[in-house]
Amino acid sequence: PEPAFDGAIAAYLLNPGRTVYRIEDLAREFGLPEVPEGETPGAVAGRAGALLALRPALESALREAGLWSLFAEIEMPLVGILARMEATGIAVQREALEEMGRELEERILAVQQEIFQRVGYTFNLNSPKQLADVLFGKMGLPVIKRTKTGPSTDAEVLEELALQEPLVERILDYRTLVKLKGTYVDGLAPLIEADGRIHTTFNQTVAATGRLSSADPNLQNIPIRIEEGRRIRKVFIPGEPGWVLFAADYSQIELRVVAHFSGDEALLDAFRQDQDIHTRTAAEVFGVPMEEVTPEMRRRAKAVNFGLIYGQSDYGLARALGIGRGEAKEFIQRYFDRYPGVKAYMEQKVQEAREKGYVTTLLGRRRFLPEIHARTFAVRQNAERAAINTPIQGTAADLMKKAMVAICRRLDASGLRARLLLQVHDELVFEAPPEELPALYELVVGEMERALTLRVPLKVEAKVGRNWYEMEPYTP
DNA sequence: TAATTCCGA
DNA sequence: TTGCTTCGGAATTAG
Ligand SMILES: [Mg+2]
Repeated sequence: PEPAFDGAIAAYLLNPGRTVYRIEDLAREFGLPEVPEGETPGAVAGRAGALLALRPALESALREAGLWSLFAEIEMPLVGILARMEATGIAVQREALEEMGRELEERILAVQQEIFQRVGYTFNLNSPKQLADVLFGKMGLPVIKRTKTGPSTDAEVLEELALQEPLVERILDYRTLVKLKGTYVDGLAPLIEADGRIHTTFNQTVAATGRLSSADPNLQNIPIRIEEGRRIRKVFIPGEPGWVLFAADYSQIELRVVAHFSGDEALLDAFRQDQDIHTRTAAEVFGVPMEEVTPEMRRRAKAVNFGLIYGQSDYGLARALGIGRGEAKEFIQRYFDRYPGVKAYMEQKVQEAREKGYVTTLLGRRRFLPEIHARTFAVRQNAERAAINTPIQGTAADLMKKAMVAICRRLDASGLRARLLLQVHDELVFEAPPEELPALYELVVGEMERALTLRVPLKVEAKVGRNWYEMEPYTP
């Protein structure tokens, strides 16, 4: 059952940066008579009536802003899809999760012991302030950077300190273990419902760029980069005997969007040839054939590629790569020499934000950036980066949402039993009977790759596994 | 509630 | 001159 009109979704599209969605506030904004607050029957009925009155106002505003088709053809159909994903949930092996919790607890106690022993007394290791007192007071280590309130003890700082004080390595271990246990074991366990599954909430009106977000629990930030954390994924399993998990994710979606928007010849060429984009960038920037690109050259090129998506400055790149500002400036210079279309794109987006007050995505989603005119340098720069990043991140969101609607429509009509469980920005996760995999692959990968036609091909990679940890590449 | 820290795309 | 990478959610401390 698909709702036809959701006032919150409409208000979100008209201004995705808004934080208030109360009918009282919307009514005021759209010039309706004052609406009662409170929970008396009269007040509740008054708000229901106001919502009805808001509908034509919101619809007109959407049409005038060119947002109607995005609303009616993507966001509204998505409401029901997300509702079903939430209701379906994802199965979790409670026993395995609890076992991981016990192991982590043991290791945490051991590491904590070791740290207290070396320091000579106990303290609250979870308190950055107390930790700072130990590191920079008692142990006399150098302060690397400061927060608003005192010396920073974040991972970047600790990694530097670890070079001269081995104990700091244990503190980093402690942080990792506590994070895993607290957020991903103790955090998830109580959210397993009676059906053995975890049912997240997908927010459709939170992210200013058009992305979804996931909360209670957030299933879009389950660890993957570090092996220890990645093991958490073992507890996420198919919910039916013999079934498997199937995942499909866009490859380099944001850089492909940059290629499309900028029309930059070198970037277009790289994706049309399906080259490794970071290796190609390294070859361009360092002036060597792709075969001669070293891992270090590729690493730097990758940092430049990601930095560009975020509108990073030479200052920021220098810091990210641990090189001098001059050298970073040279990198960026050489990058823009090789990708002049990209530079033009970035300048154009900032200019557009200044002139119109907002930037847009491929499907017309808009984000207002009033701070583009701020007098304060840092505030204005932040808005300029958002002007560069939002069309990129938001267009990727457009693509994924459009694909989800198409996929679910076809899946419903297909008679397949496979179920969509999660969306993780550029990835969709399903559970399915293994015999459906060939059909599911064609359906999902096909719809994702053809969601929109860009000036470069869209590439989707599929994986299958008996849990979310053991995902292996899949081709039918 | 603010601040710090850290997990993901 | 300035400042230093986007978008999120969650746990914890401290007031
Ligand atoms: Mg990917």
